Amino acid sequence: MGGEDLSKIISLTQIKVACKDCNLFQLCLPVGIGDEDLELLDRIIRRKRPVRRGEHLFQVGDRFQAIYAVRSGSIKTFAPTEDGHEQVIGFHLPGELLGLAAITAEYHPCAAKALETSSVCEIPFDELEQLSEQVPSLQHQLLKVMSKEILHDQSLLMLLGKKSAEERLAALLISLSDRYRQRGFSVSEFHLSMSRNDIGNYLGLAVETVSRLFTRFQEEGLLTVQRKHIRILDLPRLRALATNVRPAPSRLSQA
Amino acid sequence: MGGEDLSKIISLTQIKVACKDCNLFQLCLPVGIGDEDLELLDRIIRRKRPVRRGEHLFQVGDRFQAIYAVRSGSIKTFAPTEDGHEQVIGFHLPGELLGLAAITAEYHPCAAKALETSSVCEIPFDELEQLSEQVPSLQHQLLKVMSKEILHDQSLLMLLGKKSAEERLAALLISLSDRYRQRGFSVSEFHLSMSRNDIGNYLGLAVETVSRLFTRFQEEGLLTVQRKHIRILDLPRLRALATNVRPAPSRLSQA
DNA sequence: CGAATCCTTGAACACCTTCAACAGGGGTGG
DNA sequence: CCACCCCTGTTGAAGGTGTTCAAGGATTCG
Repeated sequence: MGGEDLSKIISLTQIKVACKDCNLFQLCLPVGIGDEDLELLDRIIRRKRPVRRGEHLFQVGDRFQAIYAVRSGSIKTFAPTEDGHEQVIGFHLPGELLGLAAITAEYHPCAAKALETSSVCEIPFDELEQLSEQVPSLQHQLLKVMSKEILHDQSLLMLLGKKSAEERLAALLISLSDRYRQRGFSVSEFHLSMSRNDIGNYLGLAVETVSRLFTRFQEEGLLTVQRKHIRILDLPRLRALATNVRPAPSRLSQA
Repeated sequence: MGGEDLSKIISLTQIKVACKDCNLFQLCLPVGIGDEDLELLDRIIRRKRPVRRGEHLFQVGDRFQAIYAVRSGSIKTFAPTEDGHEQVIGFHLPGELLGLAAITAEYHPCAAKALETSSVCEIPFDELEQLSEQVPSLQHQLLKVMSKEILHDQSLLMLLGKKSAEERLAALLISLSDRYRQRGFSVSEFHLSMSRNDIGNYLGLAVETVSRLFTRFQEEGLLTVQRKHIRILDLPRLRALATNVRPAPSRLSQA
């Protein structure tokens, strides 16, 4: 079944995302930063050695010193709950940032863990801040990135607050697909680096429910799934599932 | 039943919060901004006339030009869902900011509506940004405020993803209580300016469930509630309800 | 005072969870 | 190289929590 694309898909984990395809580069790109300023930004970024599956980028309570950009692989962020369990906050794909929530707190309120072998850029925050004083457009873009994070969280709020299990899983798959598209990867075929457990945790569902949904989606011809390999067959219908809210909860709420 | 406090509580909606008690003032306070810089900040802030219950501060799609700080009253922010309903994003009390999510988008992704007669400060964003170029500590504080917003949203995610109806309502009441405490108001007795509908919408619950929970909390001696007037009788137990996660979802998830 | 709206209460139902057992891979060691 | 085991994922059945539907009660405002 379409094994020809497999090499491209599998190699995704090895591909290094160039800075120009990275969200972080949007810190300068749209406002037309000069090469010298770009050079300055590039200079403060540290490129860490790859982290292996299961390794932590930072732990809860670690002192906040830097934000991170994913170059390859994938990272999950999660926070401990009062009873010793965890809540998955997000999955971070190549070109995306992590650690933004810590800026206010001086220490990290959540932990970050590699879902597979990954590489990241570490951007020391105080240096970034100093640099942004010299480069106003950088400061503006920093705010933009934070604002985008707020937007993302709020759309997730809507997901968890209003949507059914079916809609939640569909929404996650669509989100992954869209984000892969932005990075130039396949929209319809990709690797789920996170476990069913992580997915259920993230979506506020039991693992069993996630499993059953994958089975149902497959029966309905929406996708095929083999372990962690996903192939979306009917993207429009999946998207409709993800965006549509339930049949209609009685009457109109006050506008 | 302790009616002596009522005048103080009811007058809450009329009290004007001085700038020094306002979150926005934290944009300068912690880093010790000089009086002249504070003067500059104060100069760009526009104090709008009071908005009445039901009036909008801004609508979805309005061009983003300013962020707002609540001086008195309360504001709800909400976004439309695909089917014409709405999702309440947050309730904003005196001293809190709104409109931060719009920075990335150029237009407002959500609307803001007064829950009661309220007054707000309008802070033109481009002027704020320009000012923050001159005042680095202001820039830092702006990032902090955004980061705090992310933290808040993420704790809400946990609420909607993992907690039972009971825990959600308890968490909202505790959140309100804590925020009132920070502003110097009563922790145990306050006015719910939002409708049950808004509460249910915000917490991802049916109105009926919210109503039943209030009744149950009352039966259990946690609080008394009369229409919109709340009096918390057992704050520690309510807090325990809010922070504790369910009995224990089977086994430990992977740390 | 009447009407509209908001809130409450009750009963049936639906969805998702929980409990339980099994299957399938991937790694390790024989 | 195969056997075994552990972990992850799947499937089934029972149960609970919250929703939906329906109706009645309270409050506010014209």
